[in-house]
Amino acid sequence: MYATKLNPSHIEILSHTEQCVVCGDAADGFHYGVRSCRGCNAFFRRAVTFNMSFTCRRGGRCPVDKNARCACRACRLAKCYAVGMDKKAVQPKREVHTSNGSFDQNDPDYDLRLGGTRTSPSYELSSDMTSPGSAFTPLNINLARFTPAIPPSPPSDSSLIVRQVYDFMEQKRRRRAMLCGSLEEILSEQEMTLRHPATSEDFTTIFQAQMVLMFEWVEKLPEFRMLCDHNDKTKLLRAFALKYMLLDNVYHTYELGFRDRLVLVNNNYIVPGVPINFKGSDVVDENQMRDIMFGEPMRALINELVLPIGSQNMLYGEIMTIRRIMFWNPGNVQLSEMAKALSAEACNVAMKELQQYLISEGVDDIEARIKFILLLLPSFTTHHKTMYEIVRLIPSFGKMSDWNQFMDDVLSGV
Amino acid sequence: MYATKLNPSHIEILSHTEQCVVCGDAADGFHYGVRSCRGCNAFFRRAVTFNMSFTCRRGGRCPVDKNARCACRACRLAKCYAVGMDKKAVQPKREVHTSNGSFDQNDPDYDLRLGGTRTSPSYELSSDMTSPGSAFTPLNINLARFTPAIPPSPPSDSSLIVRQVYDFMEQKRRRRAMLCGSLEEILSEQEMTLRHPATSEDFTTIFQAQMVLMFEWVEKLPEFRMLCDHNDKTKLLRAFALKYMLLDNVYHTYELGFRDRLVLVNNNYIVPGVPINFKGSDVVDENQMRDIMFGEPMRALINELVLPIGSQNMLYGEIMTIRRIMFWNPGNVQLSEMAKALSAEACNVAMKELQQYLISEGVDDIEARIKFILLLLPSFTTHHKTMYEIVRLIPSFGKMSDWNQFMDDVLSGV
DNA sequence: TAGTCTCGGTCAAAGGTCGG
DNA sequence: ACCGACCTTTGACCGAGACT
Repeated sequence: MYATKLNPSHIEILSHTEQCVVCGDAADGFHYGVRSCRGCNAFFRRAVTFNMSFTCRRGGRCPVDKNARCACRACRLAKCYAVGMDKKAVQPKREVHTSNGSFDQNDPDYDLRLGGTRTSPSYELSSDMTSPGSAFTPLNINLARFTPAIPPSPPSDSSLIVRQVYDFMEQKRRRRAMLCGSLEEILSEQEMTLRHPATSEDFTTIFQAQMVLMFEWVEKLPEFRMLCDHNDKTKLLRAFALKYMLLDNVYHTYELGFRDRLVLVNNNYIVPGVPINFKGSDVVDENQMRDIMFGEPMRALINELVLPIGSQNMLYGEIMTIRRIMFWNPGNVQLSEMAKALSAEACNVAMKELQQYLISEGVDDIEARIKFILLLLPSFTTHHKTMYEIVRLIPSFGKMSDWNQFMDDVLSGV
Repeated sequence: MYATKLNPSHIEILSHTEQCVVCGDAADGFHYGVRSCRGCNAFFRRAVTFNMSFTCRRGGRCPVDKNARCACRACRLAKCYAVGMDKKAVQPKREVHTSNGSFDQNDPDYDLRLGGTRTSPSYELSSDMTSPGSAFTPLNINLARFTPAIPPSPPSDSSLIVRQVYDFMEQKRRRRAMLCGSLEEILSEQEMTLRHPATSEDFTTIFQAQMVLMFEWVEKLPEFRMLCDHNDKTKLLRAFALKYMLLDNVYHTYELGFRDRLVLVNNNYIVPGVPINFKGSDVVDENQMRDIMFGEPMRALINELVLPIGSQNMLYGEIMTIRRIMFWNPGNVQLSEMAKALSAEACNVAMKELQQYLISEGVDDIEARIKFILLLLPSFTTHHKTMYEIVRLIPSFGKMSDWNQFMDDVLSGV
């Protein structure tokens, strides 16, 4: 190979000339660490980005010079490496850049064009219409005044907690739609009523929907968006997933007014002491499942979460704060320094906002209220383990891949 | 704002994290108000000085880290703003450095430059802050200013079509999340790639997700909210459901660049002439299913929808208009008088807005464009029948209750 | 005065494009 | 289908000016 024959000092000398050290053509600067020509530059980049590999048909000693460089790609690439071209200097793919297509252009007037006609000019047009639609003119006027944003968004400069309260109502609507089995059900505007005793399948169903909602929620957290490390994000989310599910279901139970059972967000329910028959269900160990879902763990969960919350008039903003605090306190999870700093800061902000929120809601005795909320947190951590024990026994729950890793991270928060 | 009460020690921790808060690379000091690396510094400066604006091709959630920061400029710039980089801290153009020392007096910024030494105006803000840790004051301010809505919402007074374009990007994100099987998949921000040949189960899966999204979409139509009669709503929605599904899947195929197949929104695909084995699948009549899914009907669907749309550069606004027109033209459905009037009006408005939209997008030959779109409509009606024939053969599709009534209404539009 | 910090500008070297 | 001339974007580096 060339690499064994080329002395590094030779490359250095060669590099000081104006010649490509790969093929001897006129060089055009340094590329990937060595002085080289445009052709060899592009050739090396393509070979690396597309992860190409070639085989020489003539024993790997083909000459690589200005004229013959295209004769054997294997030897050309080998020489690129031999003279020291650095594979690591090839960067990850960038954005594609097409000349056509009006949606991805850098046209500085693009925003202007969109924003320039912002007072819904379409309706002004319809007034000078002489079309058959004239019979609908009154309707037309009404429509023009119509503001379709329902329910109204909060002012965009409001604090995160206010936006989260708004988003939570939105999430509940969406959750309901996702858990409906049919169009008819979505359309029927009334709240679904209590349905059946819950089975193990319900956990799979609601978790699937809640994962999506959790993801949408978490993406709206400013501090989460500031995380750079993908690992941090994954770990935080895994550790949080079952806590999110627990809080959501507990609060749903509270909202429906039940205190003796856990009503899942799809309105199927679990009453401790009233086990269902798991026949035909997809569970690893029926007895164990019965012990957890209908025995002491569930009874304790209801006593320590559903009852306390039920005894207070919990506000949406308080629930959202509990979510935030739980998310940013993943337990025994290894995070980067940056993530640690961000989560500490996020908790801080969440608590400050809670205080402001309680003041603005006119709550008396704010200190006691905050203490109450903080005291709930350990209970969530404890009973989150009950969730874990349940889903662990549902094989179909493991359809969500990386099951083992997921469970490890879930556990780290237990 | 609340953020002004941030505990300084946390900010200090954050600031001593020697990472760029945009991409996580090694930071090099504060730039435009946040700790950032050289690259993000230069990138932000260029973007602001040249007044660039980008549009993400993937819905505005691309990862922005050390390795991927160049992959999507829209998301990189969005994150720059998100973490608080201050546009106003970018100074006006300085004198251009030329070798002969002269500069261009025709430069529009020439007067401005002579006008005075306006040095970093953003720091005027920090002057009235008497807090400790003055070096970290900018970060403090920026957290307070943080607006988590990314991509930014359109102005609330914009026309329906503009809002729908924004919502569509949001819907695509949500659709993706709903079709992901695991947290990991949702988190991996890259676009899913082509997966397997589609089976009948895929139709059940994607329809379930699309029903929810369709419902959310339709609820944002002002005219739909004005409907009083519940029957009208149900009929319109039933007649529309499969058309919505068809359009969405056809457009998804177009966006991925395929012309020889239908790529479903979960990225499983159907190639005419390349049938799969339905063994073990839940189909009424395997042969009939094969004939439809891989035979002439699918081939015709691709020829008459995927190819024409593929031949044009279809804009989001155009797709949204097709949706609206299809929704308000349910075919042979008995509606109340009010609903008839509303749907006529809704079509009217949709067409007017389309015209305005095409003007604002700078499309040439708008008449031809509109004609093209209108000519697509009958094809959608025709091939919507293909969808019907397929789902009719999938018993599990009928889990959505009121199956017979649903199918009747679906058929009325065929 | 010397040191430091963050501006803007510069240009070698990345990446992408597209006719041959 | 590959090549490579050509173009755009990136980011390491530098000097300027303000502040300490």
